[in-house]
Amino acid sequence: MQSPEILLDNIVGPCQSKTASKRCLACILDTSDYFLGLSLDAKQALQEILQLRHIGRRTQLYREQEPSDALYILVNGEVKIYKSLPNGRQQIHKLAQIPGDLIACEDLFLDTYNSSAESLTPISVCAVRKQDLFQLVANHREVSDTLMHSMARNLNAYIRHIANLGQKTALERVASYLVFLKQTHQERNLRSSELSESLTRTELADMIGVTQRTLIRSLRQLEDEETISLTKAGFIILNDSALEYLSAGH
Amino acid sequence: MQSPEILLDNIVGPCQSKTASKRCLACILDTSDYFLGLSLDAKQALQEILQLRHIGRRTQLYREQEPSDALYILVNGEVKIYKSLPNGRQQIHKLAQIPGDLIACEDLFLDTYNSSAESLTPISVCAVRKQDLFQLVANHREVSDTLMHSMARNLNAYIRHIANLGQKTALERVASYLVFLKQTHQERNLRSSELSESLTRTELADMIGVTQRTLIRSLRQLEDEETISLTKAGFIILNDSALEYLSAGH
DNA sequence: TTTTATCAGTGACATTTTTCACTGAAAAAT
DNA sequence: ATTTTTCAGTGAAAAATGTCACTGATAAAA
Repeated sequence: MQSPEILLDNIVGPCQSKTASKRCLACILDTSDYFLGLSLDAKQALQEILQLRHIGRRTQLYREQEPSDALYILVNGEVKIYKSLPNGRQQIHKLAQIPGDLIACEDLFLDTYNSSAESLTPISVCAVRKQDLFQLVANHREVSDTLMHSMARNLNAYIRHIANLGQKTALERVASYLVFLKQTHQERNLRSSELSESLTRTELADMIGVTQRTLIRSLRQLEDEETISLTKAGFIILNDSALEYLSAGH
Repeated sequence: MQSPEILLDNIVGPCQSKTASKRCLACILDTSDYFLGLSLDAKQALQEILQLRHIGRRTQLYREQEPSDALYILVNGEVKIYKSLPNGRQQIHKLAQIPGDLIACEDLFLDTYNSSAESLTPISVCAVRKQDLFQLVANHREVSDTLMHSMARNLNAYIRHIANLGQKTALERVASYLVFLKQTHQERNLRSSELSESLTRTELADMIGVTQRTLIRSLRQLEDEETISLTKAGFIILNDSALEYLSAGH
């Protein structure tokens, strides 16, 4: 436990409004696990090159093939990152939901974005121009440690996703997604029993690699077995251990 | 193009024997794309903490759940990295085939390995103890840049894998694997038209997320359509553009 | 407020993939 | 050199998943 370092006004608590976001940004750099390793000096330098942006729901941050010029740090809201195939299908490979999540870090060393990113809710993000970041890294080498940590975390998330897609049935994948949702819900310190869902059914299907029809069949089954309950805004987990058991893949 | 820096004897060309591996190691640090960014100083420091090991075929480097104490750099040979599920199935998520490939970098910041690794052929690898590496990074911050680069490359490979597993049919996945095999074949500067295959059919199936039965059906179909030819040791691509078209997913 | 677009969910049927038990060939071990 | 194990490949039936065209309900836009 470290005491927070004061960068701007240091307000504790979740961001509730746009005007609070600037404070919240400082708060993220101070309190997010992701930036714990940085020195005060580096945090201040980082803050100087950040550009805080507020973006409406269902807006593209960037598209596949576009020149890749920036990295984003999520401040709040949710973003899907996905790849499109020639046949028109899309594969969502990442959801950025937790403040501090890096967006587009995999494209840092590429000339063009390899994925597209779209906000699911209104979001606040910090854009960091790649050239600014590279300069920052040159002066504060510790920053690359932070980036590396974040990438390693992402690698593990991807490995889990690959194992889900490759070896699990539709029902098991749905269960795995719900367990993932529960975990990020906890990491965001949300306490309600309802897990809010920002993806449409088709998007959720595109994430777990099934069709919308199959997804709904599986959700239906989980509901019939009283493992979960579908609500207007999301899900409620009724039988946690049944869900965990299913998601493990037995 | 930089001229190679002499670390040990500087022998150009592939490693052919165990005795040549030590030279080849120096050669890898000199010529591999992966280490281009390092200063001579850092390379020498890195070399001091490397432990070159020769390991027979079908040998476990490490297992899931074991304490994660080292990172490996492939010198030559092939390694599969996979996760096991409770139901006994395994998902291969990475093949290390190209000299310089990092093995277990995703577990660098974890206490235990999250995957298992097994050699497919006799291999030479450099083991780097994590604590040695962290000390190296403390003195030579540029090393984390190199690691970060490698992780970013891995992230992109994983994203491709996820898109394959999530959105492609069995036939398209097989085609995608063959295209991948062709690419690494080229990156290894091999010139024969035959792509050698070290995975068993069941393993290949476990990699692309289908059963052995389905894999063989797909291979059969590609052979019947004269897109590829099956050989004792691997594959020959007969119709490159047909394979590319299939693998893209139309 | 009214209109329009989007979205969750469904049934019937087609297709793909898996399951399972098996064969002969090749490779590894003795 | 012989035995044992591993491996590629198969057929038939079952199960899972996908396709398609559709319905109300809900939310967004005018």
